[in-house]
Amino acid sequence: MNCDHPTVLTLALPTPLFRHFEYLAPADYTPAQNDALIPGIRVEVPFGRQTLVGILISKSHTASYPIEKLKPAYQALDAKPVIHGDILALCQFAAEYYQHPLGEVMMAALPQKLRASDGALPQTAYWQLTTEGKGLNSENFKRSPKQQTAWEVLLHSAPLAETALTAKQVDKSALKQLQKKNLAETFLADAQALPASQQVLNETPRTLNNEQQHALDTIRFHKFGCYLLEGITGSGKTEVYLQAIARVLQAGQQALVLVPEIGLTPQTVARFEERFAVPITQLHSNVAKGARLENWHSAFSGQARIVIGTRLAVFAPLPELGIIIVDEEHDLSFKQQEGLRYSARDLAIVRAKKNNIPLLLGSATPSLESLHNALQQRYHHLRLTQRAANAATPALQLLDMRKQPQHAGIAQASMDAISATLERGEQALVFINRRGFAPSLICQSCGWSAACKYCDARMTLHNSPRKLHCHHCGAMAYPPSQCPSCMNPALSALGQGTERAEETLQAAFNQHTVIRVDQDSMQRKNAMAELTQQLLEGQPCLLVGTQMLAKGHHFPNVTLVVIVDTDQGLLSGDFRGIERMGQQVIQVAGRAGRAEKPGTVIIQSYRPDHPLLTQLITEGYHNFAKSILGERASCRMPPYNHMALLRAESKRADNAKALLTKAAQIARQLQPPSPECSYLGPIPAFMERRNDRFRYQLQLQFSHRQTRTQLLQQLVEALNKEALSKRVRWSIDVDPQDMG
DNA sequence: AGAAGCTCTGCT
DNA sequence: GCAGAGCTTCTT
Repeated sequence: MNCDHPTVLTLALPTPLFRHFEYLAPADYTPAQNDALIPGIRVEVPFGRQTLVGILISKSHTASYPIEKLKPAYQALDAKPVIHGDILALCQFAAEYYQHPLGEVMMAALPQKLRASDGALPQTAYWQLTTEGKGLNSENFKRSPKQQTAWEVLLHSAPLAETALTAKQVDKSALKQLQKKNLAETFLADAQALPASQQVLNETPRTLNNEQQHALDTIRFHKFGCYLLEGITGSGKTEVYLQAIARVLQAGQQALVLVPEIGLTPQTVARFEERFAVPITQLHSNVAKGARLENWHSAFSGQARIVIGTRLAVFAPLPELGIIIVDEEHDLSFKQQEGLRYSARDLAIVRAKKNNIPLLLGSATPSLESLHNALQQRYHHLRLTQRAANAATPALQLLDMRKQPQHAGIAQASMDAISATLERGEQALVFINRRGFAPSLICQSCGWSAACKYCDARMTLHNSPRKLHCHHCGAMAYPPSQCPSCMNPALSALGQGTERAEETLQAAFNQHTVIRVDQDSMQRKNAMAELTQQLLEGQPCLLVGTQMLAKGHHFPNVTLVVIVDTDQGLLSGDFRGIERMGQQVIQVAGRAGRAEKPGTVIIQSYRPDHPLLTQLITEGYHNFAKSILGERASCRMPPYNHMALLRAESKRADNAKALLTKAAQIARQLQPPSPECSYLGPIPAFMERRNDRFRYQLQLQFSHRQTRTQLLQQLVEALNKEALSKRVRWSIDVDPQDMG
């Protein structure tokens, strides 16, 4: 080793400090080992009193830090980079755009197992026939067809990994049998991408209608472009995805499909597996850690040709990526709500651009951001307006609640419609976006109400088991038997939740099955899958549930949908409340009448003359959304400007407020308020105290993204120098989706 | 962030 | 006199 020119490693470490750290190469490393330190590998280093795993950014012989103060790294953890190419660029973009330290972003892009020093890139087990196995002929397998298939596949190919074998319909246990008989064997090796498979399809694609064909024909492959596929429920968006993916696979490329958190049902994956003869892998938080590393690695090595996953999959390494699809692109779950607050949809756009490939955004109810881009012709706007297989569009009926006798929030007219539906032997669905029995417990004689000790919120009454529950912090309490304030023994449960609706409906339709679907009733792992199966059998029944019913699941036998509390969105303090309400109504409505039976949707409202609500019902989502865009344009709200939220919370209210006041002052100095740039705050969050902390926010709005990025960068730097910033929990939310 | 070291409380 | 909370400092 040349002591005049030691090897200096620049690392990105997972710390909240916005800078790189320099180390010497491990003291005992030979020149050959030093050469193997290549950017993108993980390196284990001492950091203060801790040991951390970082990513090697660059290697040189000079340091910006006094070289005699550099500590030697402990060891390199990889022989080849785990982060490189487009993922590195994506991480760098995200770090800058969302104001997050690069080391933390990179760690977020890696599967958890690789964030620790004991995790390593797995090697893949390859199968091949033994000499003995090669000497046999098909006669030897007369009585075991599965083993014969396995043997034939192995005989006619180079050694194959298990994922590739599964895609070729080879049975795993048959392989084990061959191994037992010493006819086949495995060996470990670095995974190799498969040669472009000739066979991509398992089944014949469906015939596309004109609109679908036009959409598919518009997509230009091997070139960057955003395509907004706006298609009503049942118009066959999935078939367009499948055929676009087929093109990409035939060109020897990989596909990435992002779906909302709860939308990733086993049915979705099964649909892809039915169509394609290539290895498909899944990446989402329900995949166990070990399996997630395996799945990540099969994408990394190029073995998996399709990756289906939730927002975290936007960072999945795909060396031959040819298309990205974001299904239900309006869905909130694409935005991470803590830590690195990224939007997987927006990062997908960045990634598609860097990779020069097409990006398909699909939704029946596109976000205003995407719709705006489409209308501005930054995106290709592809619309699917016809339902497949002659299925009728559900009829939307607005029900004026002011003139209705009602039972626990459900109008008599709704009850009659449910009754008629069940009589016809069909299924009905009642949508209430509140779990529990009632959202509050109050004393009607003195006005006391059961409030949460830790939040500015009332506790929700649950009946089975009987408890008061705070939905904001998780606190639990037993309902008092009398009013703690005036000793009145009769307390009233006010308002409607799913439990109460279930009780009321079960009493009214006691000869039918009523099933409640919410977080509480669907705790078991396969509960939803079992329910879907049960519903497919078509017995008449009544479903009562929350959001959970609105996403991803298809209930072909449901012909009536009742939406109980439509008005919540109209009253919400969030400027996106109305947009959400519209999306929710249309999404819930989409559950009805998917088959040949026409569906009806009853929308209960106390504001039936609200112009946007009536427009939604008479003209549909597209025009409704355009109207909201008009309002956003006139008051310069997103997508017509670019927002960031600086949130702060602390046990002592004045600390959080003072930090934001300071931040506002710094911001004004850096970038004086103007039509291009404005600051609002500090203002209290919608719920000022939550989980025993006081919460405030500073709203920052900009005409140009670039101005925002620059200002935020300087603001974060300045805030980190403030002593107060260490006593207050604060974070920056770029493009916030939830203003709470 | 996370660990360690320092200082200021509030007691028995 | 001292445990423990709360605050500061440091990390290459």
